[in-house]
Amino acid sequence: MVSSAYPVGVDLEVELRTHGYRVTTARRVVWEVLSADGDHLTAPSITSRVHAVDPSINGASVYRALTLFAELGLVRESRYEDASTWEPFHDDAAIHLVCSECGQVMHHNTELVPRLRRAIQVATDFAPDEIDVRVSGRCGHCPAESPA
Amino acid sequence: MVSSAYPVGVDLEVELRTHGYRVTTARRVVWEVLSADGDHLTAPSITSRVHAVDPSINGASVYRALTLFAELGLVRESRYEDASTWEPFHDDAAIHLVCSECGQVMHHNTELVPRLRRAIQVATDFAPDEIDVRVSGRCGHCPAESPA
DNA sequence: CGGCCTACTGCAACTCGTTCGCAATAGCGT
DNA sequence: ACGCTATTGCGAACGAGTTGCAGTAGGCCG
Repeated sequence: MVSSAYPVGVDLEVELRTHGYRVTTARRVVWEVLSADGDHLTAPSITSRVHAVDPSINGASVYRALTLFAELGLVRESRYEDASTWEPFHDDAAIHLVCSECGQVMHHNTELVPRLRRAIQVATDFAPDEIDVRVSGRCGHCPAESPA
Repeated sequence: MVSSAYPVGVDLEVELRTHGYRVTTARRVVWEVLSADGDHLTAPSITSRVHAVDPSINGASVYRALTLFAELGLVRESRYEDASTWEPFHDDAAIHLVCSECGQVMHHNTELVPRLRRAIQVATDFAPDEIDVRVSGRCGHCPAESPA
């Protein structure tokens, strides 16, 4: 549940080529980092991991790669507390459980999300597109905080 | 539903005094703006509205006021697409409907949120605190977009 | 296999929201 | 009214993200 569930089947090279983009070192390394280190990394942290692999890759290229991947629907950007993070694209029945202790972000699938969508359609004149559910709290691995 | 449902009963002066804070012009004007212009304003737009009332109030003070109000639980900050917005504190059974056309943010109350909370408690070892539901889509006032 | 075209990259300068340190100012208790 | 100090205004600093440009390197075609 905590694991980085990157779409295993997604072949970056194919994805790029079929859309007429070139397969470059920068793009490959950024993708490697995303695949290896998984979910909800901030752009700066992705950049530093990329630098660990190949210091010659510029920060700007990391941003450009992320933006491109997002356009291709390979990743999704989401803004949390004070940082913007990147995660593999997943269908939005998965909700986000964000641990306030360790910062870990988990996914959880629930049938209530599609139901929520239907409820909105019925009860309002709003036409829902994406649904993003974020739950803050404490995950199972973090001990109960000593009360303030 | 779109209206700025500011907690009518909240008296800023009382709130500040009972917590040992001073009642200052800057804080009062920021609060005025929030009360008058309602929901989901960005800090910069709050700042410019504040300036319209009293140009001598510095931007930094607006940020400091907002931060303080947040600590007092009077407002809540939430990060959307690319901006951070401020809204009156409301209980989290209210979900956010964000129109991708006009940017309008509406609230909608649904019984599914508390149910979602219970579902999480039952199905996972995660202890939920706040639940924030954001739905992107098109509101009733915006015509259907011409298809791409 | 080699050369050309141009999509990409690295760089560095820039924007813009937000924060911070400090001296001056203004709440407010007495 | 007086004085203590919380709060402000100011300006500088910061950090994420973006952009223009000249050089580089994918990859197609001969």
